[in-house]
Amino acid sequence: MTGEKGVKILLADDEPNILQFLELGLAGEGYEVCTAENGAEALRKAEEFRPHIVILDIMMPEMNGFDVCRKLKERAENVAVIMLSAKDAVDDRVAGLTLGADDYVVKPFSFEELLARIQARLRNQFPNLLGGVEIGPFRLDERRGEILYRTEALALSPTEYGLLKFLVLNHGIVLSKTKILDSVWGYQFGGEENIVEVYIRSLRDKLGDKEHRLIRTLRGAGYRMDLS
Amino acid sequence: MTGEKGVKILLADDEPNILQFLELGLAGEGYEVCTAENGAEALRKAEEFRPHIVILDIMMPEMNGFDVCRKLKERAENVAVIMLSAKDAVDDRVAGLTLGADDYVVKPFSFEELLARIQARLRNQFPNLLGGVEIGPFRLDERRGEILYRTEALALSPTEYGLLKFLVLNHGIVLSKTKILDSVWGYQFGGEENIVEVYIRSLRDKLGDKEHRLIRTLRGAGYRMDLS
DNA sequence: GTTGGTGCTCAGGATGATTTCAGGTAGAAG
DNA sequence: CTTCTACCTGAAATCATCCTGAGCACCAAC
Repeated sequence: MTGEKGVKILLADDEPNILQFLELGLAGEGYEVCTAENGAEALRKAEEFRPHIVILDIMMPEMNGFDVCRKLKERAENVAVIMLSAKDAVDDRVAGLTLGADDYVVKPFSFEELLARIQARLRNQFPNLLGGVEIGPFRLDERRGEILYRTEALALSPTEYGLLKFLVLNHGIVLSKTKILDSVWGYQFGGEENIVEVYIRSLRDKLGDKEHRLIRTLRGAGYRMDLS
Repeated sequence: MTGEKGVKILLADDEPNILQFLELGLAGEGYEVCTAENGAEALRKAEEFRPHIVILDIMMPEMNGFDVCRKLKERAENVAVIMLSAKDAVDDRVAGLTLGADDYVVKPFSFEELLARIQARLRNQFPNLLGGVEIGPFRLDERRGEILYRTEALALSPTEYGLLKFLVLNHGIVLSKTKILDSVWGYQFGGEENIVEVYIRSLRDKLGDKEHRLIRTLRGAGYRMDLS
């Protein structure tokens, strides 16, 4: 599941098999999907569905993918178009047709590849639809593998990353060292609890939390992240 | 067939043989070609044809290639000029004449060489006319099987190509070595993960990414391609 | 055959992460 | 104030990961 809530994709292909396959796959990834079986229908549905991404087969009845693409682009709305071109089509013709699209995928393609292309398009044209959860002054971005603190990315080791993520997700809650060890290091960890103190210190350093106001020590009980 | 639809080339040469030879050749490559038999005609035709590339013989009646080039450049339109110079011309004179041109080819030349020069010009001055998809400073062209980095084509082995394509398409995302192996080498690959490190290194070399800022190492997590 | 390019492995060194430790500090209880 | 204890801290020691240069096997082109 890499798809994001709120991303709308319009699929247009005249082959019902492919259409259904892609629809199920993309919906399963969390995208909001709408389908059309020819170019004219695609245009009509795009009107009210307002998709972020349109995936167009080139060879379609009524209106081919290229014309649909051009019409979509004329509307000057921000929409990304990905073309599906058949491998056996004459090369130069396909080359001409795909001009104007934002990306194209040559059939046959793997579903993974289409997903990657969609992601790439989203990142280029709709960056705000992607990326992370905001919690107080933090932003957890699992996809990028980084945590921002006040818009700045923290340079964290894997353990630091895991610990900070755990603290932020459980902010306002007292977390005993035992609990932290179990959750971040795993219950099979054999070492001393002091390791938690060491890593808490490291985080406080990197967060500039000199007064221990962000990560509070509750003597005898554990630690608590306070996002005021 | 390497030419792209939509690229317009104006040919000017006073020798009908050469003119026809080049016209047929370039048209066969998919370019839109227009011809002129002297300098004045070339200028006139350029006016309405609006070529992307002008190929000028230097020695022509009415107006020589150098003057045509200067006039074309004065129009402040984006146009690439490639000069054709005769072999028997004195070298430094050729050098002087070709000043102002974007490139020149010495007669006799192979058609392949001219094609290569045209491609190079397109890459430099009209990158969007080339096929493929632009992602950050990269341009993926699957049809041609090449990846450009800042307008320059990279010389990549098949595996390097696959890896770079995967990284670029998934830029901004942490990619573990396992994930990379599965996607680029295939899940049935039996070897060591070190192979990923080796190929990452090779890519970093070819990209001039000495500081590892483009392809970032996230210790313990994987790699991430960072554009912008 | 020879050459050159590619894919992969290996071993060492470099770099960074993790853990331990020993001493210092500061709340809490009496 | 004293004492006890939990926590903090800096550095050292250990450990893991990653980088790198070299080398081998394979295949295709010449």
